[in-house]
Amino acid sequence: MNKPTKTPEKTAKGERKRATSYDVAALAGVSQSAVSRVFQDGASASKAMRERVMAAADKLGYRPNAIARGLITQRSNMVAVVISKLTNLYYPEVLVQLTQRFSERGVRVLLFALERESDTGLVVEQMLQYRVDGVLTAAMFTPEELRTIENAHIPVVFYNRTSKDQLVSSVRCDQEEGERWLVDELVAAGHRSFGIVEGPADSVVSIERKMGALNELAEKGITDVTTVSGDFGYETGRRCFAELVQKHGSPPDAVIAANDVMAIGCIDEAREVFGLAVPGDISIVGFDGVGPARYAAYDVTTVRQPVQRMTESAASMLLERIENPELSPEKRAFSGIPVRGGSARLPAAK
Amino acid sequence: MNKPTKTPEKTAKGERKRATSYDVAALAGVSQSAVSRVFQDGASASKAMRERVMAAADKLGYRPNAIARGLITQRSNMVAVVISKLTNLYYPEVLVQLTQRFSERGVRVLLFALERESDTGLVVEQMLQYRVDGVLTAAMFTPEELRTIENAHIPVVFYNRTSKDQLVSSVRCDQEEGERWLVDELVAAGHRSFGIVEGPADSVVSIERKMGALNELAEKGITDVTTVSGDFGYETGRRCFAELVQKHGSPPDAVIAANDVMAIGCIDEAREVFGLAVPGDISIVGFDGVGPARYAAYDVTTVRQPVQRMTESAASMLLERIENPELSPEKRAFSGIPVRGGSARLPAAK
DNA sequence: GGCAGTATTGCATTCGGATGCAATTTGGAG
DNA sequence: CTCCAAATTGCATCCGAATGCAATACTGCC
Repeated sequence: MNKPTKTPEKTAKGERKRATSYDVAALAGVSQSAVSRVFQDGASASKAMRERVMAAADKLGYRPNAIARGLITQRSNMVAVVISKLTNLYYPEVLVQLTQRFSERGVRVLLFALERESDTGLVVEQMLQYRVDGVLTAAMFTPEELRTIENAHIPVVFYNRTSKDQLVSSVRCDQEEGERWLVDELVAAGHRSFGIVEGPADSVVSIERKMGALNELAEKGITDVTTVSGDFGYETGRRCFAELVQKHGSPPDAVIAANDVMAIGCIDEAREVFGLAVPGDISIVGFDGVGPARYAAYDVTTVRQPVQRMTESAASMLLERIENPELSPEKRAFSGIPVRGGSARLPAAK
Repeated sequence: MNKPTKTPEKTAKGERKRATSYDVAALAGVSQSAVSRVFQDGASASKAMRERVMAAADKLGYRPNAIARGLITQRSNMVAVVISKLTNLYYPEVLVQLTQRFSERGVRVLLFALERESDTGLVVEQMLQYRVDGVLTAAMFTPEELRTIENAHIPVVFYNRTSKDQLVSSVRCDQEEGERWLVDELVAAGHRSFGIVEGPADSVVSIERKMGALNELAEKGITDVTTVSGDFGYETGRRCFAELVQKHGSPPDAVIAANDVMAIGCIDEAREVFGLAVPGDISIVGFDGVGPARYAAYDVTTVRQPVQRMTESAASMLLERIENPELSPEKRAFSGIPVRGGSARLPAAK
């Protein structure tokens, strides 16, 4: 039996329990349902009721318990956002923007950060236990994990990755297209030998970028291509450049790094250790368009991801699918924005 | 009346509801409490029981509902992490590390991102509604907000900010100490006129850094100090440098920027626009020790925050207080790590 | 003033799992 | 083979808010 007439009880230690809707109801002399209704949007409650309840509520410092509400409504109003820890300066921005988009729409973000893109297992378990309403992920799930999530009828939106053989929604920047542009420009400016610095093997983004570049190079009939791999970080960018020169026998005409940070590493290594002028002796390009790429000392030629539009789009897509689960998957690809920086010799822009 | 004997029901559309502990119990032919116990750590259940339940559980794809559990245990196993959106490259790292620390200990992170450090109001309301077990914040709360949180008996740990007149726990890097070191070194190397580039007015960190520098300069008897203010971003770093030169009439001997990113902005502006050699003509220092500060083109003299230890410490501190609410507040201050980069003329290290 | 129609309000139940207590089983010692 | 303590298991109840339905209170209109 409930004891709704008791005022918020105090334990022996004098600390009071958080007020519940029953406490408020008792103080206001109304029913618990009335309190519940006052704290909802479209519920019917008279003005008088509203006032009495609100008065009692702030006297007690009452606020609805989102946990209890979630239990009965079957909606947690939380989405899982999954990121991986990359040394990538680009994700933080994405994360903050996403969180703000969701907040604006009354949805909370439960954050999961992976050490590597490949350890998704535990995370899936947790997401499901917390009954998140949706998942926005910047890491790839295995087909099995994906199936598990879908069995639970939780909509998923992939950020900057997608799956050709699976019906999933995704928002991405067209990595291949971006790389093709970079390659075209470099080739048009007369570069003939290329170095490619790829990212971690488990990064889908890195793979797409590499393939984009390689395919376009092949189509242009360029075969002098050397590849080395790093981890998206500055230090490996430097190491990779040295490795590249060694592997190729001499510095190539141009280096295509899988992201801006590694491109910056390459530029530093080229200048400091090899005494090369950038872009005089060698052209170096990146991808992402992160903050440091704009620093005057580097001014990296790159492809900028339209982060604002992408996050906006990803958040809406997920929220739409939460509202309407029948909605079929949709893949949106945004073109990157070419940035003709000073780190590469390019043909004059038309 | 419950209907524990029904198998997971299907709606007309054929989609099944998520399995509950009752479903599992029914399938395994045991009681719901038994299922509950099998999915707990220290609960007593025989081996036979465990097996039967587990078998039924995976057949149904059952996983405990953390929301329901939270309701009865009065523990959400979630903490709120509050960050503000600064153009500061340093926070992302902090965020990822914190999230990992908490995850390791079975605690989920509910993320709140503020547009500016000062709009904390809404966020407090949300945290309380979700009944988070603790709050870790890299933004300042008003005394009233703080009181609200404490009335709810939710432990709070401040990250890189604290309050002298309030009993709160905090983990911080000693900003003042760091600035004093920077000033001492610069003065020892003969710099006599200073420019200070501070951050946003609502950033506690910025204020502490500025005061640290000003106090030490005053103690050293240096009065030629010009101050301008930015927003922690690269662009304003550049603008601030120009402004500084204009305000001072000529470039000062040294510039102390409130963070590395602005220091980098200053370096670029000094070199590109004013044709100054860094550190030949002018010394420029920052704070934080973020990634780009290490880039060869800048090699910023700075004070690095021991992020790893700080996040580790902050997470433990909060978790301890969640376990044991009686624990009194504690303030931990970590010394920054001096980084003698090439962006400033310094006395030879002893 | 009376009545139909609408807006409020309360009642009782529900969401899914945890837990104190009592009943039952198991294990071990003698 | 007994008997007692310890380990298992089930029962009943609780956590806090939402909601369908029925009861009641207003509203406007004639």
